[in-house]
Amino acid sequence: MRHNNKINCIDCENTNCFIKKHCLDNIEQSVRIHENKFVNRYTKNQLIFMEGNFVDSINFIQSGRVKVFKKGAFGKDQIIRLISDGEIFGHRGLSDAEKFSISATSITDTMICSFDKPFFFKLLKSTPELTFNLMLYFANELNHGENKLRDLAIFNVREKVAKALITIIAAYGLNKENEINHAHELSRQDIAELVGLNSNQVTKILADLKEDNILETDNKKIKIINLKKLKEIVNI
Amino acid sequence: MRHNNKINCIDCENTNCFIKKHCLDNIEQSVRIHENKFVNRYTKNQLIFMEGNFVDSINFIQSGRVKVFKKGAFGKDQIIRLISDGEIFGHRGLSDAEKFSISATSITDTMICSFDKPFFFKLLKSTPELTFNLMLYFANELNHGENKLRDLAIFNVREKVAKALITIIAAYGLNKENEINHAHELSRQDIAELVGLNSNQVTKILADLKEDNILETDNKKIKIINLKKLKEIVNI
DNA sequence: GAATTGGTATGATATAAATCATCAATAATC
DNA sequence: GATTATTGATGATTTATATCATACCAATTC
Repeated sequence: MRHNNKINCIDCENTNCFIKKHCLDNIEQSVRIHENKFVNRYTKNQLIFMEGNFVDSINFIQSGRVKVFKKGAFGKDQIIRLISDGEIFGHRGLSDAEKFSISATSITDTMICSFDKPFFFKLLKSTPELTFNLMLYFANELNHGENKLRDLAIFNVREKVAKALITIIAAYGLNKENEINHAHELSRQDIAELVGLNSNQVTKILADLKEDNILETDNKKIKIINLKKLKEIVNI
Repeated sequence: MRHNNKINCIDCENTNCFIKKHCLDNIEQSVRIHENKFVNRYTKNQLIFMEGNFVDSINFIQSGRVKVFKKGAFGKDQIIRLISDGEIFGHRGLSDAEKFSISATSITDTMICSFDKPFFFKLLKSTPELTFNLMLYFANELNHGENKLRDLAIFNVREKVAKALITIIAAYGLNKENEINHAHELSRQDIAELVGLNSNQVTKILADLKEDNILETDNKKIKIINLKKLKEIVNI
């Protein structure tokens, strides 16, 4: 992690970003944002912050991919979100929590824009549009979270694996060859941690799905043959 | 469900309510709020709204208790929240969702204050303080949701039952006899649906916990003997 | 290119969970 | 107060899941 030449938000190509969308109306504020922005670069698999750390920042992905996860008992982690360009994270720290309740690591090479909490609060107070849209965004995230909760409570192992694959596809898409995990960043263990399984179970179900001509595996590579059938497993 | 004599928010005793806390600063707005407020009374076990219904309102509990749940496959529902006085629900509908992704029913006799969505949006726009605090509230709810997700993914049946009981206690407390309040309104099935089990499993674990002197059961009544030990099961 | 490492694949086994059948207790209805 | 539903309790059985042991494969290091 090291400081880097900062891109000004105005020049940033990331149109998905909350700051870009809602905070650059007046010049004065744009300047203050640039002054208060920290930009850090992370290489693959670096820890960005850890559960228990003092909440000192709100973060946005300028480019790259990040996994947000929680530590559970017996080293059984749970991946909460897979996110990419423009998405905000660490925002649970906006509530009265003093410490991060989650950890975050980079999956690929990643650039993160951060603001310290007091500045971000000032920004929220002076930009109702930002606050409003953040509120809507959170309402939507709550929706997703509740769907996930129900799914985890009800799904069997096969359905959970299908769900995990679909989650990855929703977050990062498929490449031209219909493969997920393009750069082979996500292990069986990661897939397992998305849905509360262990890597062994994932491997076995992947073999079953291969048998059923739903996908093909070649080491870490997973090629989707029949996305429709995969989705049918989880009823979508 | 029938319309009722409306209490004016200013006279309402519910200090926990978002509207009460953030929206009554100016007289003009107070009047508009009162004019646009619908108050409905529900008796025990009535459906307030159902998953799939068109989102037409944002709701607050004036008094009473409500369970918010999602329908899953094979009639296996999942209880998302147990809430009471002052709490907001149906707010996932604030996002672009057109239809409720959850159902809500009254657990006890309950009074619900509602605003239609367009009015509530206007209220949010004209009251940044409300929007801001709602945003923080949602951030906090996201935290809770993620904890629950991890717990469901990792806990075994015994731990899940303990978790369910603690959830009920956190929501509705214990009475003087250390009994789970309103336990007679929550069935084994409800306890099961809090943590993705079936009623049979709950019954069995309750018998175990009785054996371990952690609680006593007498039909629907559940009396907590050793709360500390109960919490230890889920590591809190 | 042999050796090490980290992840993946797979069958056997042990354990946990879900289901089923039955009975008992309570609440609701007439 | 007898009858009928409903819900809770419990043991037996089936099924699903988690764990273990081992082998395999590919990438990396020496």
